[in-house]
Amino acid sequence: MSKYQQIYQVVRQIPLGQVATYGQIAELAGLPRQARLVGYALFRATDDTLEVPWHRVINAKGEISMSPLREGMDYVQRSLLESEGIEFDSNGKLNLTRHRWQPDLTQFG
DNA sequence: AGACTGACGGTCT
DNA sequence: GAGACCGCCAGTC
Repeated sequence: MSKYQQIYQVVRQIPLGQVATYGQIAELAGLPRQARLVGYALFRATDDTLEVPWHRVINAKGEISMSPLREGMDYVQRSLLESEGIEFDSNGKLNLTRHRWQPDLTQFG
């Protein structure tokens, strides 16, 4: 299985109403310190042939990673999270301590 | 085959 | 707090 597949597999397990950071996904996927790969993988996952809740992955600052190359999908991401009950402050950040996914580590290595 | 490119994050200055 | 450095995948041309 490719590294991207490992990443998608972890992202698929993030529950509704919770979020994970790129670094957190990388670590759970067995790719420590390679948060960037998660970003690469998700960039290619948005055209959804896969059932991956890509909107539940945000950066370590608790913000949505913005880019014009996402063609508005970053704003869609915020809407999706809000529709799951997550609130953003005036700086565009959400409360990570409150919403961060805490996975059952026994199912990962 | 090789160059280019894109949702990051920890560490150090 | 902000900016620089660096790790190093996979699709496209």
